[in-house]
Amino acid sequence: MSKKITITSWNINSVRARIGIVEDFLKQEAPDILCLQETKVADDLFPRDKFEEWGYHHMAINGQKMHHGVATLSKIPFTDVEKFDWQANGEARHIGVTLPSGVRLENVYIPAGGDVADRELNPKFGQKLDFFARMTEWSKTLKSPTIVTGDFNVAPLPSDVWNHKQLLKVVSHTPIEVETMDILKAAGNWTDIGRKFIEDPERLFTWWSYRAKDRLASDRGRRLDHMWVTPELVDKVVSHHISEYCRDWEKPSDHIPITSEFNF
DNA sequence: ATGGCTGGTAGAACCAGA
Repeated sequence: MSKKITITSWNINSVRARIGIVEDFLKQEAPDILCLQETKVADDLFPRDKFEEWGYHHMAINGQKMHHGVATLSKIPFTDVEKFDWQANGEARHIGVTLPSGVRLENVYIPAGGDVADRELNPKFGQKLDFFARMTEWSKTLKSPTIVTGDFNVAPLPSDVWNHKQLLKVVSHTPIEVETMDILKAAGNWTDIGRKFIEDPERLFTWWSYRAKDRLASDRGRRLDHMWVTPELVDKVVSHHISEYCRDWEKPSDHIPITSEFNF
């Protein structure tokens, strides 16, 4: 018997500051599983009681004070919680679980990489590339059908940014980042669900800067958030959508939720 | 005019995000 499951990924930019809009989103779309990034909270201060109240009884949390942090909140039980340190510096950027169907769900927050696209001048850029390289090695060892989702901090296609030419030197869309992410994609034979359903070159953004005065007037967006699956799962994804309306709520995250529906 | 804002933490003319 097959079972429908919806999974959302959302870089929330502080789960505590946005607990109200998290509730609004969950009430509106009610995904079975919510993968958050940039929770910005130590595990003992995570608002577990709220998710408990909303029916997300199963929580896998990997946070730290101030920065980063990921959490997977689920109505469905899971097992085998793992935390990978693909950054190799202890930062909380990954949490993975195994769903009842045996599918692995990996929730990741890939580093932004700083301002300068040069690892000599900017160590954070090197850390970002090295993070991808470690994920690439991991991709070669997968034993189960796997979903990897989260804030990848790279907009790979020209149609994933508001202006390809202008962003070629801007971290998130530089050729070296796109090439590095393509190597990861090939290593796991990953399928990009976003672009399976909303095909290139259609406009598809998941992030807009807070600094734009009028988000939609300038529409300077980028597609930084992704959901990828291994080959066994490609035909099990029945739909995918983004929730752009969330970017226009009061005190929004700068990222919007992305959601896929699976038929396991 | 892609940093113009935002959050966390400190108690900064900070730091980090992307």
